[in-house]
Amino acid sequence: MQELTIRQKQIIDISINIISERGIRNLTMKNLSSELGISEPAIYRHFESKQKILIAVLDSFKHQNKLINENIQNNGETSFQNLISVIEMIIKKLNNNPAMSAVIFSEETFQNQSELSGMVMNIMNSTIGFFTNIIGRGQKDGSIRSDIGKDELSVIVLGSVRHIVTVWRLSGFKVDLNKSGEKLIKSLEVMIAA
Amino acid sequence: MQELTIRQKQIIDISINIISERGIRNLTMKNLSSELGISEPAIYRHFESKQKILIAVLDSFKHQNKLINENIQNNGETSFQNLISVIEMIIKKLNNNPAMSAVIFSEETFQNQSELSGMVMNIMNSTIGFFTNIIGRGQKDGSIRSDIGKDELSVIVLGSVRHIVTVWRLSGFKVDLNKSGEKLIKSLEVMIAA
DNA sequence: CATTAGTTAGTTAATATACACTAACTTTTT
DNA sequence: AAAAAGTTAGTGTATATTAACTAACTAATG
Repeated sequence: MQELTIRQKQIIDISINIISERGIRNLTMKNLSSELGISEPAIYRHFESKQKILIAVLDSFKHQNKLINENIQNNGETSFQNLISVIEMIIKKLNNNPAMSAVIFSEETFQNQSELSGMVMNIMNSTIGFFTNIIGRGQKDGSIRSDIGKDELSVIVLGSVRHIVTVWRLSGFKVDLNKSGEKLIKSLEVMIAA
Repeated sequence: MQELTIRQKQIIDISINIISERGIRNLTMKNLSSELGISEPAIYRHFESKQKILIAVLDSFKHQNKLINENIQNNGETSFQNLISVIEMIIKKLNNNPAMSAVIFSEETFQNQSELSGMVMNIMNSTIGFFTNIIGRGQKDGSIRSDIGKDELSVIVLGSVRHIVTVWRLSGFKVDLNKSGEKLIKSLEVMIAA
């Protein structure tokens, strides 16, 4: 990650805003320029293409993900509690950043741009890998049930989290994600504990 | 559902094909016409707009859904077995019809076209309502665990199914959906049984 | 210190391409 | 002969991007 200029950061921020509020389809150079208050071509002084802007957006998400993953591992909980904290944190993060769900959970968007869809896959994979690791540890230390494989448990956990996030997104972010998140976490706790 | 002409059915079929193989973004009048072997304007002899074509596609999915739902309810299994059958059937159906996942799981696509996004929501809601019903019955007849609400169980079941379908779709339909479906079903069986 | 050269960030106008859709005419079917 | 289903040639709109130019600031040089 190179250092970004103020203007570049601003472009990324506004892009994320547009994606959150109006969807990735409306992230056009025209809309971007009008919200920035500069002309379309001026944007090209800061990013060489629209694709590079999207890459920068994904990079920022990736970076956020990384920070969370690092944060989590170092705070002396059991792996079971650890897992719950991670889920809570992910929901919190998405709640504060709707664009992230809009970008990462709408895969269709990037179907032809292999670099972009590769990045999305990458973020998804690192997330599920992260889940699988925690669950594996929990199975070893006896805090998470072992009669179901860690991969399947990861699918179930991540899948249901993704699902409530999607419903939230489809509702135009009107549904209370924190509330449905809490309910889900309670249920998952019961189902996953050893 | 009005009666459709042969040509209209063909247009719907080819649309579904294009969506499956190249994504909904590539469902353009140009691509459609070239695969149909007729000119673009000729298509307008059969559908008054592209939107009407998409509506017809969604209608066909809705119809398929309905057929499955009806089929399922009448075959003297316990509700638990019933649920498993439904999941199996959904995975089978999607496996044979990738376009359905491409359309139904890419809600973003229709965000501005309220009629279309309404139809997608409708299909999703009827699916989850269907799950919730079966699970509710299972909790009454004692074949499904009752310590977790039926709504939460539905979210977990549907969410994890959606998740493996998404991974399958992101892989370009290369991952073996039947296989990951089987694994998931086995795990869900263990977790959901009373 | 003043001039020269270069950089940065912006402008307006234009370009190429893709899209859904239409008008007017022709062929095919009944 | 009339209706249905097709054609070619075009429209208007949107999109990302480029071209040509400018104002304001910064660094280098005589």
